[in-house]
Amino acid sequence: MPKFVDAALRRQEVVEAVFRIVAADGLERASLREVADEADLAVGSVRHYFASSDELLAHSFGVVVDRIAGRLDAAEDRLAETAPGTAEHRRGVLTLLGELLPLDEERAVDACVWMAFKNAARTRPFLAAEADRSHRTVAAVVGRLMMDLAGIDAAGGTGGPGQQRLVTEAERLLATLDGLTMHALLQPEWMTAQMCHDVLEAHLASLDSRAASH
Amino acid sequence: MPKFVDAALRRQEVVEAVFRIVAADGLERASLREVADEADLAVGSVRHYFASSDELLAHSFGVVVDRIAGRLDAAEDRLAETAPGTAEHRRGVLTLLGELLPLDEERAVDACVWMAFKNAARTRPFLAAEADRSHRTVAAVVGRLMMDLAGIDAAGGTGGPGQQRLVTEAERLLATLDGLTMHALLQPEWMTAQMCHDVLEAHLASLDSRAASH
DNA sequence: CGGGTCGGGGCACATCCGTGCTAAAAAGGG
DNA sequence: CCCTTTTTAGCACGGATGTGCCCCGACCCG
Repeated sequence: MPKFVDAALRRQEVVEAVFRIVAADGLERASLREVADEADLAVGSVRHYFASSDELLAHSFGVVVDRIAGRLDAAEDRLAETAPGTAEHRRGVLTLLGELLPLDEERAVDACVWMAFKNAARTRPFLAAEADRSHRTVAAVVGRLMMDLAGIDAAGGTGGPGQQRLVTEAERLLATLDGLTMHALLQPEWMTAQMCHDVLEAHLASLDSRAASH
Repeated sequence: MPKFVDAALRRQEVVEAVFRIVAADGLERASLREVADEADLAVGSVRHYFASSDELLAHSFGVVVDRIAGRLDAAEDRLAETAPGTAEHRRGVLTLLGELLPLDEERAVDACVWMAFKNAARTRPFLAAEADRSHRTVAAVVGRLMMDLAGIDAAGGTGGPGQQRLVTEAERLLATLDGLTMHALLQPEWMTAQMCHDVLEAHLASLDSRAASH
């Protein structure tokens, strides 16, 4: 039997090289040669772990989705341990949604890579499956959060129209988050971390006051 | 004297070829050869009107920004002729903001090309100037609209904190719009034109109720 | 202590890209 | 009619990319 290395670990190293390149210079520089250089490997070696360029990119997309989903799940678990309506709960909601925003270096890289892949998926069919999974995952988290928040002021399931309103509000929150992420990445001079926080708080406050007046 | 053609018109034809390619297959297919083919020209001919590939792309970016800005200005003018608070005014606001969303074929192409260039500007310095102009233009329109809406319920300038709140709300509206556009382009199955409309109406309603309760 | 298998590297080819440069065609004024 | 200037077209070169294919060193098991 020959020499054995941890294939999963090597793949992860290559994927992280992809992340660094995409975050710094975009997907168009994530070629096999550039990735191999960044990972201190030869092109042939990278191709030993990923059959093709497409598989490397698709797998990288999957990893970043899993990373974000993992952070969201952890924040969701912590949120579930707080009592609704308390200041702690409100802070938990901010933390949960903040996991999607580029508020520190790690989340900035993730958000950047995530955005790049989501946009590329529009024109590259081999990324479409991961893009769908990504969207479904995040939409589910936001949907659960909206139901949670709605449960505070109007416990007991409201009928069809109320359900429709909830879906609309979930999509609105999702759109605001993605737009915020986009602005923070593309116009960092205008959209600072502080502004992200302010906008997010304003949105949550708006949800509260609207629900109260209804 | 030699043969004369309308250079501006030829340039416009080439730019529209760029739009078709970017909308269909993204910026990565907008090479000189592909654009020349799409415009039924030779590469050398395209290069006669645009000194380089960079200039072609930067100019195309500028054209799409101008087109969107023109539609916004027109909608803003029409809005100014309506009385604040009326249903007509509210419809005008929806129309104005709707100019940014991919609600029909023309706006979908514009939004798509616009997004593609904005994202590319993050890593391609020669697009940065247009991206800045684009952002400033749209932010100014949304800012004026927010001041207009704020003037309805709280006429007379409020001081510093009120100004700060207004900026935050403007950024929030802007983020929601861009996120909506993004979702409509990337996940058209979930984010339909109807859903765009519902979310936009919900956001405006939220602005009203929040302002009223303040 | 050999041999077979895997990790890792690299060559070569076809393809695409932007661009410098050259050349033909077109057309209106002298 | 011809000449000048614009328009249009095309060639060729250097560079980058994905991929098929081959090679060699390293290692562990029999």
